[in-house]
Amino acid sequence: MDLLNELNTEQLEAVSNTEGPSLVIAGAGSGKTRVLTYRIANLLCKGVPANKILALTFTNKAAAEMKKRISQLVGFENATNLWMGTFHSIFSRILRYEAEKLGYTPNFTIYDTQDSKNLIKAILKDLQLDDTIYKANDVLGRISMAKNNLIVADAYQQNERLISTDIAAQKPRIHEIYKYYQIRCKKSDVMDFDDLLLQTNILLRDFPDVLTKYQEKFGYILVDEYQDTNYSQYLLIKRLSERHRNLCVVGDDAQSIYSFRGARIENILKFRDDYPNYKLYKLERNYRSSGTIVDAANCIIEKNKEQIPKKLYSENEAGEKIKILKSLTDKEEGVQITGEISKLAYYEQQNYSDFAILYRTNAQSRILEEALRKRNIPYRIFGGLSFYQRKEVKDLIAYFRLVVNPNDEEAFKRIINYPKRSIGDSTIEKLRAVAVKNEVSLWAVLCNIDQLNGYINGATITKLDNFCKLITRFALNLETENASDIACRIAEGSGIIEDLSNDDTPEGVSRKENIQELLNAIKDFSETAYKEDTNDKLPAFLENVTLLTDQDKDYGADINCITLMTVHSAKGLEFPNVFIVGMEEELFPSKQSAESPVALEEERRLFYVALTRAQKRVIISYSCSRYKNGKVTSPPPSRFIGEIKAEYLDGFVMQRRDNQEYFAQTRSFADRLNQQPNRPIASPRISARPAESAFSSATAARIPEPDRSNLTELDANDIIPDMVLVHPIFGAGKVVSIDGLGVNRKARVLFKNGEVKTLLLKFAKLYK
DNA sequence: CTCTTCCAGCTTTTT
DNA sequence: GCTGGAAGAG
Repeated sequence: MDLLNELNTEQLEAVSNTEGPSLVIAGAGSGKTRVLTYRIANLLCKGVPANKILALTFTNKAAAEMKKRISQLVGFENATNLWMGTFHSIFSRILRYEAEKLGYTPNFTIYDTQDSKNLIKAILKDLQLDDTIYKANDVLGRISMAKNNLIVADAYQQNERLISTDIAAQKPRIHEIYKYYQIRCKKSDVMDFDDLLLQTNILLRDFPDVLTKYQEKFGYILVDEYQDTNYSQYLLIKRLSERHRNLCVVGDDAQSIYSFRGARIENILKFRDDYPNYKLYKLERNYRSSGTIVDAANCIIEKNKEQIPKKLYSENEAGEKIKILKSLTDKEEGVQITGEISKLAYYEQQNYSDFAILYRTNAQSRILEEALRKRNIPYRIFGGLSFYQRKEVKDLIAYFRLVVNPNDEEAFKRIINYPKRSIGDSTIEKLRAVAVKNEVSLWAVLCNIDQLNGYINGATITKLDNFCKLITRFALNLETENASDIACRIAEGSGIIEDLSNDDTPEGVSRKENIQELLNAIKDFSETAYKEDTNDKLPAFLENVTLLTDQDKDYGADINCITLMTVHSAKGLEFPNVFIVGMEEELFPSKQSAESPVALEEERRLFYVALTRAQKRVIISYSCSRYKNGKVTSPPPSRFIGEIKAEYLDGFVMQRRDNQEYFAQTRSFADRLNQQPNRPIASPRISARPAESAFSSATAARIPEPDRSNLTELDANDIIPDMVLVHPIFGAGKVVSIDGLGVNRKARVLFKNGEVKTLLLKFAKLYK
């Protein structure tokens, strides 16, 4: 097979030994995806039928990308029948198929986190519990934790450790909330995210014939990012692979950053206990980053205790040192970083898409955005509210959900009074009371609304009846009409479009665009399904919509933009230049992880992930003060900077005064000998001041501030001496002289900061 | 029932 | 500093 020639020795080993249990430890940038895709391609080439291969990933994006690459290797037809996808999407597929065995219908709804939280809030109200003590977030966290450890509500109540923890936290009734939560989900024909894994486990446990069927079916199982699996996922993999034992898991314990959502790093550390005859492959050569970056990353990860021994190395050239930028305020940090990006983009003629700014928390993005906008640097930002979490999108989807599954309680409550129909809380309370008494869903009450005459006043009954008829009318052609047609009918008929049309604010317009975009997506779905002769009906569209996220949407990677995202969401990606910003104590590592050594190790792995995203250059930045929750804080620079050997750093001045403790651990030997406080470890960059600055500073000061809202781009030939113009990086300036002809035409420009620059007009974008 | 105002909360995130 | 949710006024 030709494919195998494109791999190094270790990769080849991992790809060609397809039988038996294998653990592939794949360091950052070592070709992990390559191994997985080639291994699957290899299986297909050997004649293994695609539908006998199960490949599990953590994001839809990873699955889609792998499928694409496999198609390129062995042809589309071969790849299309692979069982490849996220844990949740694969198991929801199985669950829909087997739903009736567990007492659900094949059209069950999947609640997202917000739905789950709302349900918990409703239960808290029913139980008359104080929601300042029982916070929906915390309660959901406990339930989620239990589910991920396969503890059902009954078992929770029996579990002394859990119960005593809850009592100690002054929340003794969590088990009760859990119980009602589960009852109501079942009644609404609903599973939450954790159920998709938990219920599959129950299915495989209670129905041995089902277990056998899937064990037989999946001759080969592959798992990506194994270090991020939780117990529920771990057990599913273990069960399903028991028969053929052809299980290949790929991961990197050094990149485990999701323990806060139940991931168990020990799954990868203890693989050998479950599969004593396993084969171990280590991919330690990094192809992505410069030598300096890999060495620096190694400095960091060495400080962690629990890990599989390995040493990442790079044969790329050492490259630049890691530059450290210091700012006095968070605002200045933004200005410095964008300035640096402008400079690099300009002098090295790099594309904006070659840059990424990574931060620890989403809240940091705002200031950076402002700075980028000021400099007219295009950017795209990940995280924050995703498309499918927007209110208007969720509203319309709630209509779809209710039409497909009228028992969906959260969808019902969301739209019963949207757009406004004058059906308020007290009416819904009455409906709820009837529903609880008769042990039926809200929808069932609505269907027999005329029986409540007298209990609810006549005008309201009419309104409720109208709503009921509206939804029933939408549902008429559910099985015959395609998803796109019915979706458009709902968008119009529900009054959503009209409601949004009344709003002329930019936000309102954008909401309408989002609705249009959703309708386009459905249209696309229907057309594709029609072409490929698969199900093009609304229930089929809805099946996976909760499992979709923004990350899956193709943002047009070809657009020349800077990328802004959290370190978490950068995992798996790479960029030539990476800025890691906000490197301060209490932020990175986060404040809440500072006390726990285990949490601190995870933060360190997170920093390791950040560093290893970079191919050529890393720039780390910290600020001496920062707004946090409305208050100014001034934490010292992150201890992680000091954990990198000084020889890899450029421009870091240790601040002894600020934090004795980790300064003492990290300052250099030479520094201690010299006993000079605040002596730079590496020489700081000295910015060369042009000679002209002295005489021209007065002129420079007289250059007016540009009106940024009113800029027109200048043609190179229109630029003449004494002209005042604006440069996107350096700001306002005055042309001192022009020389050169044609493509060599250059301008010497005096800028407001007193510097004179020579600009090649062919490249420079200048504005009037 | 609806609109406004006030108050609490706040890592990370996929599914 | 910003957001979402709940309470209170109209």
